[in-house]
Amino acid sequence: MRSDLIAAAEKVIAAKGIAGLNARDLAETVGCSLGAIYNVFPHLDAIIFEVNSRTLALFEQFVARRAKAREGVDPAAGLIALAEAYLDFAVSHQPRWRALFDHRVSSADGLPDSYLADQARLFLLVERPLAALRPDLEDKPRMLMARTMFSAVHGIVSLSLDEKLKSLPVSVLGDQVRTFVGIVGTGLIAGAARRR
Amino acid sequence: MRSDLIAAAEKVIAAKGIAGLNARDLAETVGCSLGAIYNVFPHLDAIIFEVNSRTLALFEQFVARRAKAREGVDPAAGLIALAEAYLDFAVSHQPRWRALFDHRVSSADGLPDSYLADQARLFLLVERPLAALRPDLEDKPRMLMARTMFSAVHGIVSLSLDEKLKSLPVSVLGDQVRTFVGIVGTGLIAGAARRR
DNA sequence: CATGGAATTGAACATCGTTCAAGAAAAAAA
DNA sequence: TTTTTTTCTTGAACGATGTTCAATTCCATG
Repeated sequence: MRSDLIAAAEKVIAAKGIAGLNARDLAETVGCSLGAIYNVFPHLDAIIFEVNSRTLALFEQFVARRAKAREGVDPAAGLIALAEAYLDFAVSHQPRWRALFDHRVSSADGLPDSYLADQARLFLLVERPLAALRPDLEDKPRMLMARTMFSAVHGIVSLSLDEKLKSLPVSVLGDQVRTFVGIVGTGLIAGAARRR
Repeated sequence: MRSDLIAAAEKVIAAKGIAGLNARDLAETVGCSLGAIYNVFPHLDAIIFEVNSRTLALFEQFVARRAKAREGVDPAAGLIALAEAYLDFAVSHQPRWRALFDHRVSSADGLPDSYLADQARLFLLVERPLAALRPDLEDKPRMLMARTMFSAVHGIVSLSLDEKLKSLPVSVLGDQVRTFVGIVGTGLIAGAARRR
C-alpha cells in the first residue's frame, strides 16, 4: 500500500512534476479510497518527501558514478565534471528534480535527519576535489565551501531551467557551467598558492 | 482601482509572501467585489507579476546605489559588493524577494519584455566590473558570464534562505558569499593574465 | 456465533481561483 | 423627461483541491 502510493506518486511527479500530483487521482490509480491515503501518510507532502528522497538517491548515485570515473585525475577537472553531472541530471529529470526544490518545507518540523545526511554525502563528493585544490582548508570551512559551490552551480542550472531568465540552449548552458567552474578552480588554486 | 489592488497585494506579499495572497481578502481590503478583480486583471497571477515588477525595481535601485558607491574602485571588490548587496536585499525583503522566484511563469506566454529589460539592466551592473577584470571578453560571452555569476550568487543565497539546506547564520552566509566571489574574481584575473 | 476493537470508506467540509447570468448604472435616443 | 440601449458590476455558483470523520466493514478473539 505505502509503497504503491509512493510508486504511483513517483510516476506522476517524474512525468508532470508536483503540480500534477493530486489525492483523488492517486487513490484511483492505486485502487484505494481517498481516505485510505491518510491512513498511511499524514498529508500529501509526506508522499512528496518520500519521492524526493528517492530522487536524491538517484541523483547521488548518478553523480557518484561520474566522480568515481574521475578519481585521481586533476581535481579542478573533477569539479567541472561534478558540475556537469549536476546539469545533466537536472536536464534529464527535470520535473522530479524541480520537485526537490519546489516542495516548500512546512516550517513546523525541519528536514528529516536522513535528508540532511543525504545532503552531507553529496557535499562530500565536492569536498574531495576541493581538498586537493586547497589542502590548507580546515574541515569546517572546506565543508562550507563545498556547500557554497554546490549552491552556486545549483543557481546557474536552476535559474536557467526555470523560465525566469531568457532561456539558453542547453549546450550554451553547459559551456557556461564548465567555464564558470573552471574559473572557480583557477581562483582556488591561486588562493592556495598565495597562501603558501 | 487597479493601483489599489496592486498596492494591497504588495502589502500582503511583502508581509506574508505569495502564499498569503488570496482573491477574497484582496477584494475586501480594497473594498470591491470579488468579481471586480477580474474586470481589471485576467487572473491573480497578473497581480503577482505587477508586484514582482515593483520588487525588481526596488532591487535594482538598491543594488545600483551600492554599485555607484564603488565606482572606479577595484573591480574585484566591486563584484563582492554587488553580491553582498544581493544578499542584503534578499535577507531584508525575504517574502517579496522569494515571490520573484516562487511565481511560476505560465508557460503559455513568456515573460513580458519589460521584465527581460529589467533583467538586462541588472546584468549590466555585473558586466561593468567584469569588463574591467576581463577586457579580453567579447560582448556576448561577457553578458553570459555576468548572467552566470548572478545566477551563482542567487543559488548560494537562495538555497540558504530556503530551508532546503541546514540553515546558516546570515553572518556565515555573508562570509561565504564574499569568499566565494573573491575566489571567482581571482580566477577571472588569473584567466585574463594567462591569456595575455 | 457473538463481540469488541481496528481498519476502511467516501460523503461532507473548508478553501481556493474563476465564471457568468442577473441586476444596476450610465449613456443615448426619443 | 421618459424610454431604450449599452456598459459595467456583482456575488452566488462552479469545479478543484486537501483533509476529516461518522458510519460501516472486517477480523481476531472469547
